[in-house]
Amino acid sequence: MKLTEAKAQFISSWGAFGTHWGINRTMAQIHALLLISPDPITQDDIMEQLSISRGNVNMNTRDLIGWGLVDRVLIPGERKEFFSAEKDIWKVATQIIKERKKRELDPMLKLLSQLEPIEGDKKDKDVKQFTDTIGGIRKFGGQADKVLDVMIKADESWFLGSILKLFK
Amino acid sequence: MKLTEAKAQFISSWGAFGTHWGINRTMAQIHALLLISPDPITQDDIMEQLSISRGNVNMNTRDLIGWGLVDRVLIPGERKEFFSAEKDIWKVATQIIKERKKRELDPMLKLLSQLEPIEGDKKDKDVKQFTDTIGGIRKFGGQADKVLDVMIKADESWFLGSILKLFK
DNA sequence: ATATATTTTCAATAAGTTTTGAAAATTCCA
DNA sequence: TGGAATTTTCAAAACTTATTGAAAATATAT
Repeated sequence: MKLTEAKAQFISSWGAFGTHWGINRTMAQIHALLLISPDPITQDDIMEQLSISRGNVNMNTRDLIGWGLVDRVLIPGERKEFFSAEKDIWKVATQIIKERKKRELDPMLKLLSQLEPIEGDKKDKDVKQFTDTIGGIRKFGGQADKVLDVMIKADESWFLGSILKLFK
Repeated sequence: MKLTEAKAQFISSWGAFGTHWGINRTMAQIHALLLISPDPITQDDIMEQLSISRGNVNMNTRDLIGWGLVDRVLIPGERKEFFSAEKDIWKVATQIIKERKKRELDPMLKLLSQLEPIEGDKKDKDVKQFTDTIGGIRKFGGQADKVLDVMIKADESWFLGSILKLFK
């Protein structure tokens, strides 16, 4: 397969993949482009390679920076700003996990803790099912929270090594 | 807090939560309603409690059944169909993981394997960065794939117990 | 200071997705 | 078999989200 074709396919499917993971299509495509670019590239490069507007590039690069996946790079002697992505996939994954945990899991657990103390007869089956469900989700979420925290801090070889050993 | 209010909040935020996880708002709300309903309920119950149309309920319950999260239940003597959700959160989570792995991770890894053999000079930095990136993602994805497979088969107490022991 | 390059913003618009509701299909009973 | 109850389908409408592009803001060079 030719490099040009393979690049186009990778960008397009990384974009589609991203939509399933709370990241919008264009943002994921820009990320894909940066992942396969050996050197930092400019807004104009991104506009041209993905055929999208300047405003769109600007907003999505800003979001990617907010997710901690992309950095602005200043190149001496150059007027324009350049962008570059973290290339280590383990770091990319832990960064995404960290952000999603903060944005989604933590607020959900906080909300559930407010919903658990319900007025009413503990023998009533509606009350019982509600508190059982909320309790079950909280317990599960709390455990997931712990596992993710350690994963975020752990280094790749130690973490995956340990996990995989469990399954031998 | 009153049960009615707590139910409404849970349904609404489970719905919002779902949108971050590739499940649409209404589908997640129906799921939430079923999770807190001690007994199976009908299309009409769902329509009424969530104020949504019959068609909407029909399509989304069908999707939930497709995800393996909800079952049709036949109640002897009743003309209508009833729906009921799996209540064990560990089973819910492993079912979701199983489906998403099948729908997203597996196809992505398959695609990447097609993109790796690139024509051209291995010393060219564009070629090198591309193959390094694809290779890195494949390796990581392959490990994730193994871990998820075991998780899907494992039972809760064994799996989380083992993981948590690692972190003591 | 002024001109020029570059980035940012955001209202308007386009594209995509979800929901409705009524008609068609199906199921069940007498 | 006919008819009532129930479920399913799907085109049109409503809603949501993403994108554009031009004007405003900012940064840099002379």
